Order: sequence, then C-alpha cells, then structure tokens
Amino acid sequence: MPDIITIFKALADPTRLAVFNCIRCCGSTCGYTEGGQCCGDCEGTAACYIRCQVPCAPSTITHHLNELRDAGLIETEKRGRVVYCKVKPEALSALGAFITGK
Amino acid sequence: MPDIITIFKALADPTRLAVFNCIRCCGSTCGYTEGGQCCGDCEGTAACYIRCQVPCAPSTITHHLNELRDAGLIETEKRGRVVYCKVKPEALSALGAFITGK
DNA sequence: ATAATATTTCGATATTGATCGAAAGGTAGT
DNA sequence: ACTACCTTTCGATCAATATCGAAATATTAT
Repeated sequence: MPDIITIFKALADPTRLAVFNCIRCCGSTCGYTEGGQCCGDCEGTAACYIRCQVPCAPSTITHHLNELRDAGLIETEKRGRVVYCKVKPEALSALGAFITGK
Repeated sequence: MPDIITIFKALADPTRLAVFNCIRCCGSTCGYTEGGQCCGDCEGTAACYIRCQVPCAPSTITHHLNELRDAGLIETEKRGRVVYCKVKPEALSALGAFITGK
C-alpha cells in the first residue's frame, strides 16, 4: 500500500485533482469515454466524461490515471477499449488516519 | 483561507511533511531551535528541534515553514530570535472535509 | 560596542514533473 | 481484411520547486 506522501503528491496537482473529483462524483463507475456511466447533469449517456471535464491531451489523462492508481486512490478496469475507474475508499481512510494523527 | 490544492502541495514533499510532523508532535509549541519546548524523548530542553530531526540547511527550513504557513497548516510566532510553531487545526478540518466529500 | 547566535533573503543550480504530439497497440464494427 | 476508435507509450520541452551557500538582518550576551 502506498505511503501518505504518494497520496498527497497525487492530489497536489490541479488537473489530477480534477480528474479524481470527476471519477469520484460518478459514484461507483465512470467511463473515461463518452459511453460511460457518468455524473450530474449528463444522465449517464451524454458527453460528460473525464477528458471533457478536464480538457487536456489523452496521453495526459493516461498519465494522471496512472499516478492516481499508483497512489491507491482509484482502481481502473479496462473493458474493451474503454477504461472504467472508481475511487478506492481505503485511500481516503489513509488520509483520515493522517488527520487524526494515525 | 488557502485552497485544498495548496494544502496537498504543502504536504506532498517528504522533507516538508517531516517538518510538519515534527511541529505536530510537539503539542502546542515547538521551538525551531534548541531552547524550544519539544516532543517525545527530549523532555523539553534537549536538542530535539526541527533542524535536528530534519537535517537540511537553515534556509531550507525557513522555506518549508513559509510554505506550511501559506497553506494555513501552521502558525509561527517569533520570540526573540527563536520561531515557535504550532499546527492550525482548521487546516486539518479542511482535509477532513475533502475526505467526506465536502 | 562587540561577539555570538538564530533566522531570513537572495541567487544559483539541479531535479522533478506536467504537458504535448506522434506513433504504436488493442478492440470493435463493416 | 480493413477501418475507425480508444488508449498507451515514447521523447521532448518547459515550468515549478527543493536545495544550498553566502550574505544580510535581528536579537541576546559579554
């Protein structure tokens, strides 16, 4: 399991935090791409996906997803050519433990 | 009040996190220098101070204290030539709010 | 006043890391 | 097979920043 520094680093970049929040707000699953089950206004099918909410190059999104996964903050699952992501609650517990002083 | 990104950034550097933890473990006050009230084994007077626990140049410590202060994580107070630091609990609450989803 | 000590400022360096474009790898549909 | 699409890998570039040493500032002690 990743240490707290890795978690802090992963969340310390604005773009990456936006990616994380996007995944988080999707509930259990969030499509990287248009077909994914998604959050808020877009009712699951509309063009509300990470790359749309966080405008940057595809390769940049891949990079950030890797960082978040390495930090244990998300899991990713590839079905076909689409990646689905969800938050790992354990990582947030690790943050909680830091706050309470471990 | 500083945003969550600033807080994450401040805690994302190993040296700076060590400084923060050192201040934190001191209870209410922690001397930057030898005379400070201090934590753990050293019973308040021994040579247990930040620069000793976190070996780096004095100017580097100053830099990290500034970052931590700007992030709202600590307050500093200068008495004579010694800086005393303490953790600001509000910053930790901000972290807590992030965990619970705001 | 002088000396010693604690901290900060400044400038320089070196490392890290965010970002992109181009090309490659897989997967689904025709 | 071929095509279209999603994602990843690879290099390169550029900005941010951690670190230090030296000099400056400020405070206490002699």
